[in-house]
Amino acid sequence: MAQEHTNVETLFANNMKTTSLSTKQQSVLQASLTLFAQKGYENTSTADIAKLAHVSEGTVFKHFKTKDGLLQAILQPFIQDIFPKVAGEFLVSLTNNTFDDFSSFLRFVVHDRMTYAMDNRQEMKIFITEMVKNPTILKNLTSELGALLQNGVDSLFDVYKQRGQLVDWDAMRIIRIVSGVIVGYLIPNIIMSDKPLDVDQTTTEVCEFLLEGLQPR
Amino acid sequence: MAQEHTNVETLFANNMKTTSLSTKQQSVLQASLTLFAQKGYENTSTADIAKLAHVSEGTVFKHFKTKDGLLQAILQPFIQDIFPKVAGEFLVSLTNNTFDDFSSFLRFVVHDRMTYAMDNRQEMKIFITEMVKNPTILKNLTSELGALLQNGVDSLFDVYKQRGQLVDWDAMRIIRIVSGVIVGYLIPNIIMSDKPLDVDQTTTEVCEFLLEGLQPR
Amino acid sequence: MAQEHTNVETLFANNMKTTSLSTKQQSVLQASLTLFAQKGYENTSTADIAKLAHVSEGTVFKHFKTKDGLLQAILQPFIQDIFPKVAGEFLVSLTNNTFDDFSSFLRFVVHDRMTYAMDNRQEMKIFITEMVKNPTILKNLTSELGALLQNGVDSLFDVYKQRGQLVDWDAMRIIRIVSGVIVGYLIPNIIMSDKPLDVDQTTTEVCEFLLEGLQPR
Amino acid sequence: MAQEHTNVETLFANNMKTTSLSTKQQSVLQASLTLFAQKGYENTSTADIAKLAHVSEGTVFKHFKTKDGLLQAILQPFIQDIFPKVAGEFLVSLTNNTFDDFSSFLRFVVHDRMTYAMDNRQEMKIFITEMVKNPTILKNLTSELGALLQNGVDSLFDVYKQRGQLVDWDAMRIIRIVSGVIVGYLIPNIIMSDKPLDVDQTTTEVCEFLLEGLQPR
DNA sequence: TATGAATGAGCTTTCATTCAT
DNA sequence: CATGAATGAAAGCTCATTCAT
Repeated sequence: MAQEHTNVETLFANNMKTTSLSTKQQSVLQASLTLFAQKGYENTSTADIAKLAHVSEGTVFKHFKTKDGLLQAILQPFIQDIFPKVAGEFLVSLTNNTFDDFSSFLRFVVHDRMTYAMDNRQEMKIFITEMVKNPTILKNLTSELGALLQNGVDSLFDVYKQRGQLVDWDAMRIIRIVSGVIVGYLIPNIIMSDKPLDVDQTTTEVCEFLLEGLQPR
Repeated sequence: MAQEHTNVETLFANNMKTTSLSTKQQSVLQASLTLFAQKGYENTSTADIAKLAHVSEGTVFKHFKTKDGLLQAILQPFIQDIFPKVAGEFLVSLTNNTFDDFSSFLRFVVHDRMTYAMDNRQEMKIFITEMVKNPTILKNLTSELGALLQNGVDSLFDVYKQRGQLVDWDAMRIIRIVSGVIVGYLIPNIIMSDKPLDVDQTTTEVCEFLLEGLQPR
Repeated sequence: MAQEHTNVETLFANNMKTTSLSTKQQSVLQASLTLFAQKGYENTSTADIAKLAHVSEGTVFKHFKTKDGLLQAILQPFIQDIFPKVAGEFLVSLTNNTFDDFSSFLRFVVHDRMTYAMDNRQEMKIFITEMVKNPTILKNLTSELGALLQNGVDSLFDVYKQRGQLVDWDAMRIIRIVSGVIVGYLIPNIIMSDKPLDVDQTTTEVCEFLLEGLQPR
Repeated sequence: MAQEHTNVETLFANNMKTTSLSTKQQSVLQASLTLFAQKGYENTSTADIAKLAHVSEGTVFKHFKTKDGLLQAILQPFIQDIFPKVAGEFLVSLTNNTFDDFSSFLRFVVHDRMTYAMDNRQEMKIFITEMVKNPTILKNLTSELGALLQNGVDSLFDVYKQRGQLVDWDAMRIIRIVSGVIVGYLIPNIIMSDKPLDVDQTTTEVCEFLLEGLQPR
């Protein structure tokens, strides 16, 4: 089962071409991404960004207007475009691929999301930090993502529920548990970004446990 | 089964008396706690703290020397005293109370830790934010807490394993799963601190799932 | 005997052009020079400098980074460039001009150095103050200047010693005495900068005495 | 010829007893003396003084009112009491001791003043620094000391002038030259206070030169 | 008399942002 | 479009001085 996970960086590149960002502006965005992830938003000065992007201080503001505009330029595609798009893509690939049983389905889901998170560590770190600081983002995301998932996932789950491979719980409760366990495993790894994490092994470990709890007796 | 959970605020108050902090200094600490949790460390100015504490700017620095000193004064007892102490206390109360079965044991653990976290939301929020910014804290804490737990918990788990109520996995794996699920449930609640969370109901929900996965068939 | 003494202010101007300091930055430097000389380094605030230079507070730090950087920008050319350059120039003009006798030679030396000092009072005053505060400067300068002079002066003195116009003492001893007397005359005048000092008359007075002590009987 | 030079520290102690300074206040004064000499007046905080004196911050101000009061308490006896007193004492000891010739007289003077300066390095260093910063002190001192010396010294010099051992110059000119040479030798040693200076040898060296210039041919 | 917590004005420095070139 | 000098508000911090105990 070939799985083409979506890298945010690639989508970024596309986005940049779409909005026709000049080379300099692209390097400004890239520098911001690096520094925000490394030192945090508040501890990064626009002068730092200019230096790393090999660009004048004025150029930093030419396109993105303010420092916050720069942050939004990084976060917004995450929230408005990429996240839902990825989620949609994900759902599509989910519905297209017919899994033999819930076990295969779960393995795919866990492995895919973990790979996605590990591939976009930098952005994720900024995202998490900003979420902690500004919970509104989380709220919006939760509701937006929730609505998107609820519609698509319900029917997906029903298949396995009918086959007796999945416990008959509310779809959101199942999602919360699965994502909770995944998040519990991932967060330390995203934050302490030196450690690499073996996605395959972790997937096996996580699934073994989840299956126990999610399969009806 | 009476359960006296430990509130960090209470320990703070004791700490303050021990180090004999003046009334004004206590209100400085309290103001810092509030503002750091509300707006984050970097977005809180020492002038803000002084104003909220009804104190002059100089007073903020008289005792705590630097703004970072203020942060440390909030975090350090968390890391060096309270966390291990709480963990120790927790283990003692665990060994003293004899639980009828693993189910009761798990309910107690989950309920107790959730209550603790919800009672100390403010400090927790600051703690989480700083952990994201400075992962070294997380590393230290993980190893320190890990060592502490490994010693005491192994024997505790053995009882239930022998009775056939607990799956025969590595103790650390069990802990990681349990805390992972708890964290997964809690973090959104701590961050979006307006929402209250029904500890009793959440405990039931979490335990129901965990027991499925952790009890051998 | 034409004597072209070197004015530090002129060299400053050249330096400024070399490092292409903007007009505003030049006035910052000029204001610092004036105020440091007038009120001393510690008693001059960067706000004072900004006000006198008709410049914003930020501009003071844009180029010179710190207040100490400003001091160094004033002192460094003195130590690293101008002093040795002047000393070198001085030696060259000394060897080029053939003096009829030791008396003429001494008159030239005393007059030239006194004029130089009086022309650069402001810088000298800052220099002296900083030297008192930080003796390391003096040590470095002494050794650096000492090495420079020893080499060149020995041969110059030999001429007059052979003619029987100069006492056969160690060159450094002679220099220490001559400069000691000059310094003894000058320091009060540099410090109390309102008093003008008649260089010609003082030269006569100083030389009359020095000649008595330095000519063999 | 026994020579009892006057140590400022001794006079300080007497002064303290006279004005009945408490033990704590004495240590405050001593700490100020040490720190002002070491780091300069502006770079010494009253908290530093309190710490070194093992005294509370309030105590520093109890007697001396302001930080400047502390400086004056150190400098004033130098200017108003000790300097003139020492000068007077010096003149008395000069008139009491009958010297065989001008050479002996000069040796005594040079040796005595050099010893005095070296024995009171700390106070001298503060004195010099403050003089550079605030030239008024120098002006006052010069005139005060000038008047004092002129009266007493004229007659002293006359003796040697009549004997043909001293050139017939204005007394002030002779004093300026002698003190100029002494100062030229001493200042580097006072500022770079680690170097000890051999008073005896320096006296010989200085006198040898001065005698050449000051004895009539 | 001695203490030391409290004060608040003032200091140096940073930084997002603007604008003439 | 890009530049970088200039800006000025605001930050963290220091320190001489006061005053209730």
